[in-house]
Amino acid sequence: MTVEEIRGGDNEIDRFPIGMRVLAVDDNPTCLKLLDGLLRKCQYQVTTTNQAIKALNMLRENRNRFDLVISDVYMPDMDGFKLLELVGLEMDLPVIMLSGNGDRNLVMKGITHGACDYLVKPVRLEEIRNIWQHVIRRKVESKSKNNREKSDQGIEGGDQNEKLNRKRKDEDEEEENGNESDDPTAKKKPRVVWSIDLHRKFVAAINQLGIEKAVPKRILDLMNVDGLTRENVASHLQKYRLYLKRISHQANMVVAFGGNNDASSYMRMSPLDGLADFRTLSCSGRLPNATYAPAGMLGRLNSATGVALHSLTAPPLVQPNHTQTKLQPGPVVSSNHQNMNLFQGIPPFELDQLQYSNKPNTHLTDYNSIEESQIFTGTNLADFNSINEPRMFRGSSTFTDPISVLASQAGVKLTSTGTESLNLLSTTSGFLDQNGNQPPSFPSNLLPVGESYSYPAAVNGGFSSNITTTAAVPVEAHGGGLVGHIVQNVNQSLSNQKGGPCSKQDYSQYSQNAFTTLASSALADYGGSSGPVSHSRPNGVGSTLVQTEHTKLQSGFVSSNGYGSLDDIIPGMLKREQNTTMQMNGEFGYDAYMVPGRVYGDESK
DNA sequence: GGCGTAATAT
DNA sequence: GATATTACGC
Repeated sequence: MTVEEIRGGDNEIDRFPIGMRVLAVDDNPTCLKLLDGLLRKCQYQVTTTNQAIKALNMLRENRNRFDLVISDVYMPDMDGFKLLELVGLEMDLPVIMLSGNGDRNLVMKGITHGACDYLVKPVRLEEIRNIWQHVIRRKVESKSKNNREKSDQGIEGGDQNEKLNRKRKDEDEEEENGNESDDPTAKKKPRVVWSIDLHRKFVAAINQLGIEKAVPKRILDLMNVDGLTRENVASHLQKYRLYLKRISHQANMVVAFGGNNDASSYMRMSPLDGLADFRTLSCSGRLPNATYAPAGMLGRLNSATGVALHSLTAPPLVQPNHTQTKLQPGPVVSSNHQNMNLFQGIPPFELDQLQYSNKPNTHLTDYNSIEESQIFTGTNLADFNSINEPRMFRGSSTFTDPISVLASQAGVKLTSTGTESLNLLSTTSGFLDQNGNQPPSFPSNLLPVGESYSYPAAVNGGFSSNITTTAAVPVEAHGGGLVGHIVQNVNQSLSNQKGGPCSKQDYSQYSQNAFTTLASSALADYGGSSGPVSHSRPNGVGSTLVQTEHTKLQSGFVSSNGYGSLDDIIPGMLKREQNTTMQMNGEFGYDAYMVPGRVYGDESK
């Protein structure tokens, strides 16, 4: 690594870390001032903001503007860990977390969520003096990672396909013993493993193209992955669309039958049976939620979020240099430490719930069979089809987020009485004012690589007052952005396509009210109940987690996951459907919007 | 040829 | 059972 690489050839590199560009984020003006002072003492070039969202916007405006981010953990507008997550996801900047709470578990969570350091207030000058090393370290790691990727070649081989290869090898051996006429098999095209990276590229390509223009060939071109064929992409796209369809459907289901302010109505619901199988949906199976999705809604969505929605087609920030990428055959996980980087798109799990697994990665494309250990080791990570699997994020959602705040504000009881909760509660009004009256503009670069339909950004989409017809305002303000975004995305994607009456129009119909659904359900999750609601679980999973996760609400973390997107958030939401665990937020940060409980009247199945 | 869908193979 | 691949009609 050359010095130029550290700072992109900046002349001041010689004096590094002097002049290192630090973005300091803390809602507490006093703390911020102190921090600013310390940073300046170290001759860093400091930019401060008391709002995480502002920080995020600054970072998104120019990802090269800062070398390092140092952020408080608890902030009213956006949890510091959500910021951490997004930064890690979108710009790969080192982030140092700051907190007055030096509890071991919190520190652990901070680090496992991608923070390169966790400083306990009051921060000492000596600590600040050394933070520059994280910048260097990040650069080095980034570079070595790139080198590894470049050295990996081919569509086959590596740990990802280890099972597959082994199986084939075994088969070959058997065939040698008996059947010899199996050349065709040997030549057979290897199955593509949709690894996380691959899937990210895929979604990034879709984001870049705009989902309505995202056809296999174009996606393939953008992905620029050796060995990948248009057919592969088409297949994946097919699955992806089914996934979009499903999530929008599920969201609407909830809206249709629970989309009102009566939170108790949710509580009466029995658990969803899980899968909304679109493949069995008939054209005539119109969903009774149409009244919640007036024709004008989409228009309002559009007008209210013009900028935001453009992000669907706007070039992703991180996208591509278009360097040639090869399908990754190599092991995805090499060390726990690297997990943080390699799987920044993957929900990190609390250590106490992690089962560090050393088993080799098999396929990286299966959300369906995700388990904690698998997630952390990069096993099975990208399947949209089975997003309802309750085990998917089981036991991983322990963080508070703005929704928690709002839920609290809405009179919902959280089980936690920790200081974090108190802090959150004490700051809600400011948050509401901000979002209710003057929503920040929606960053056009909302959707960078890695499918970052990140919720916090979406929060600011300005949807809030226009969309919701049923949910209480506070939650709307939050849920609207994200889900509206998703909905819009899905709608755009599917309503513009040709094809049979069944095949495409379903999407928009199902997706219209996703936002409302989620928003409402957030309330529902908490309304009138201070404890977990006990639903039966179709899959018998997760009930034991309820208490645990409730207890952990006070932790004040927002999950860090790499995807922070449709792909990430929605699965979490859907999971909650089945889990009926009343978490306010989950591994995917904002997956707590889904109503737990069966949606009655789902006659489409 | 490319797309989307459905059938088929794994 | 779920996924990727393949077939097929548009």
